Amino acid sequence: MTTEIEIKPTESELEILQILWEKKRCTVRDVHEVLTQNREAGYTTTLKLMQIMHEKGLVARDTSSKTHIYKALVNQQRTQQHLVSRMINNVFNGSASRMVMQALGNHKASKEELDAIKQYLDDLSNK
Amino acid sequence: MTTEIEIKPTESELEILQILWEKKRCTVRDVHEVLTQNREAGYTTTLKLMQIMHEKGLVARDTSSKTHIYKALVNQQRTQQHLVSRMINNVFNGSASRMVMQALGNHKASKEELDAIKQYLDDLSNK
DNA sequence: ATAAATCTACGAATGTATTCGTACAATGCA
DNA sequence: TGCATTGTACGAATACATTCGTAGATTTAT
Repeated sequence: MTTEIEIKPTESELEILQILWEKKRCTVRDVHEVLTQNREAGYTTTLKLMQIMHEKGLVARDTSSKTHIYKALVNQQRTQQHLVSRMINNVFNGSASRMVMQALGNHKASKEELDAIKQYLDDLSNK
Repeated sequence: MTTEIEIKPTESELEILQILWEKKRCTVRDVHEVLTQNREAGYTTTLKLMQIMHEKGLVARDTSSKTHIYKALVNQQRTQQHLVSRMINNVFNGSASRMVMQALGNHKASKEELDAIKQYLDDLSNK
């Protein structure tokens, strides 16, 4: 039996995690700059969020120089996995396929994406 | 341009919505009974939640008799759609196909489900 | 008719997310 | 050197979700 870990980043934390997953090592300012491309936010707000994420163990930070360097501690795949599973249960009564169809019906994937998914499905079937 | 509506039920509200989507017309007790099959909750807690949902316009209620009758006001499809889209953006950087693969890789769909999805994909391609 | 059960309304406590102001230290530059 | 800039720490305000106790009305059963 594996140890149960609660992976439950808030929405703001997820925004930041996505940036950290992308860019590996970031200062608060790095993150803040990306964040404010989309929406308004004060610098100390971003700072505070990242400090809280550190308390929670979502990120690690290197404090050896004045400007701290952050990186994600939680695994991208595992986190995504966890969140998708929760949504399947919470919103789709446990039916993965229903969610998949809902996602594809709406979100207009490109032909390449659709082909990739088909390929993936074939691989799954032949295992 | 369509009117922008914020669909953002909380987790508890989603639990209740799922019950209402399933059973159409419910009393608080009906909902409460289903709810407490899984977890602990006081009756007035469920009541309060449903009252708040009413304030928010998530549900309608018939108060003509002492025991009120509730039904969902928000559409199941639309709500699911909205939540899936948000997750794709929040967690998968906007890539629907990534989420789909994550969902299928984990949540072990049955052969029937996989076939249904393939069929669905073919239909999408041929449109 | 009276007591028990069932229901709604309401307020309050608790927990957590989010936002930002202020203080103060370190750094960079004129 | 002295001032502006950039950074962290911290506390506090606000908002919202969640939980439940209590009061009072209505219904049901004895």
